[in-house]
Amino acid sequence: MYPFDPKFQHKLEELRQAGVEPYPTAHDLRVTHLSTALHRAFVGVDDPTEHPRYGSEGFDDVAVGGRLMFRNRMGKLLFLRIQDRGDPTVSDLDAEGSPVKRGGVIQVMVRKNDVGDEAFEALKKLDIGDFVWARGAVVRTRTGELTVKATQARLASKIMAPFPDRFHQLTDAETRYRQRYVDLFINPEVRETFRARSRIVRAVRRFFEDRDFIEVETPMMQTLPGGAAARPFVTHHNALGIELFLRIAPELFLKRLVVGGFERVFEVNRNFRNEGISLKHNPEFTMLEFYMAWATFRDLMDLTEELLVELATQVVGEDLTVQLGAHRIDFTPPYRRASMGDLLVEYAEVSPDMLRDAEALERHWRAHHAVDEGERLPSTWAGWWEWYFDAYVEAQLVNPTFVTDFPAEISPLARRSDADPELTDRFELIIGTWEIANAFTELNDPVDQARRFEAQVAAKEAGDAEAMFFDRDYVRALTYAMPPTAGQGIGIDRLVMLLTGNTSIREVILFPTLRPERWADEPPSDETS
RNA sequence: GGGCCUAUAGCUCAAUUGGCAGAGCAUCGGACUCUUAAUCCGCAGGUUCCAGGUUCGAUUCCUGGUGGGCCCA
Repeated sequence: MYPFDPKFQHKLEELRQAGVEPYPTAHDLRVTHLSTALHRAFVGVDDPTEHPRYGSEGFDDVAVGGRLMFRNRMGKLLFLRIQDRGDPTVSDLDAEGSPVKRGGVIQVMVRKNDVGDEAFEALKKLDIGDFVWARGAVVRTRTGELTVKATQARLASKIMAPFPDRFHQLTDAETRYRQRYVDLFINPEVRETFRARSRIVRAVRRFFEDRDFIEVETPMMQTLPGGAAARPFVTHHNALGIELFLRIAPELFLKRLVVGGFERVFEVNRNFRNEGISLKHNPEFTMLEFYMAWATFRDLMDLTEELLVELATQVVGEDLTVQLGAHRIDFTPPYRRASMGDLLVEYAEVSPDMLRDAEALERHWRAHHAVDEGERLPSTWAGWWEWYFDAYVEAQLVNPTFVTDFPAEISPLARRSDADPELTDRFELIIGTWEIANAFTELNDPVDQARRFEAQVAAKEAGDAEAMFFDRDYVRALTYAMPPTAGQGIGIDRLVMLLTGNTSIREVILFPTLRPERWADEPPSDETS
């Protein structure tokens, strides 16, 4: 049962008594033009009716439909402004010839004489938020706004909820996320963000398809979660009677496909990580992963530059710069490439001779940081690199920077560097102080991979909840030989944040994870945790 | 996990030292045939997040809880 608003229930009864169906079929409500198409046709044209294409292209009789966003009611004259899916960035010219954003919205003028008394009285009762359909001629009003002068108009779908204050918009973040459907029709910039997201994902697909990659879908429910260092969500399959994990990464399955001969694959899909929620973390998030045989991590740096230029051009244009909070980010390549060790020396006041010395790194850390009793400090130099990197380096990297040569110990799926087997052929791409991408030349030596899994299992037994499981079938796959391959993951949500200038991940995920809502007519939950 | 802030009409927000719960918009009724947050007249609208406490009296002060936001780890 739903606690309907009695006020609106009453309105529906009145409508039906007056013979107005509040939820008609679209069969008789055909829409011929989008708001934006009308604006585009007559930008800067003073009198549309005088324009050569007016009659020939049917602008003397168009039909439009959309949500009623604005209304002026006079005695025998009615102005309605309806919003449809049209591109909101399209502009018309005002009386002075300066552009006014009018896309996505078209005005409808209804005169009592034109539509008849009965229809007019029904239209006067429309509520802001109703869907309205109208048919008539395209004209300009005395004030110059492009308008459909209705010969017919009617309610197309009745709103049964109060419409948010249209002057103050909708600013409460919780309501915006819980009722995204309202956020979307109220706030044009929110629509723009998600349209941009759609363009980005489409451009990603096109980019890889153009380069002969095939898109695949690998299991999101896995019996053994792998491919990343993270805690998984657990669920249960009744018929099989087994635990299943929501995937934390598709990596190990995608590489199985490379073994199988799909030498260029990509997947854009959801990962799930059972961690805290923050400005940069949502429990489910979208990841692009791609694998390319006969390539190294260095090839992927070049490819990534190409990709980001393509995506930035789609969203911000040729300028390739984005304002993100206090930072201005420039996506113009080439991007800086620097090894993790060098960056630690540069930003973390660590001398080069300390880099492989865990004790020296710990002493240096303790000299500059308060360490709590019982705090678990790293025991190896590789572990310390992560700490120092997070504490000193990441926040300094604003423009895109490839950080290379990660320690093998913290890169259990990456190929060791030929020059230094304690390091790997790996990079992370940092942009705007955020980790955006992670890539490496893949470890395809099954024996080394087995050893690395063993080290992970040992770490797990020592209490590292994020350490990996030993995936025997994955090692078995490698025993069938995987060609030399490089692979990369790119966090799509964070990339969308960067390109649209949003500093919260919730602004780029349509329905971010929230606590369940407590409804006013429900008793408070008795859960006490 | 810690700190700070916050919750009042459908929406956005007020409420003096602790003293009758208020405004704009939306809703409802009325006037108005070119409006642009239309204008004008009128009506109605409240468990002040929840549970306790202090007090003659609590939206206000105190304690606890819940939701949300910001910052930190």
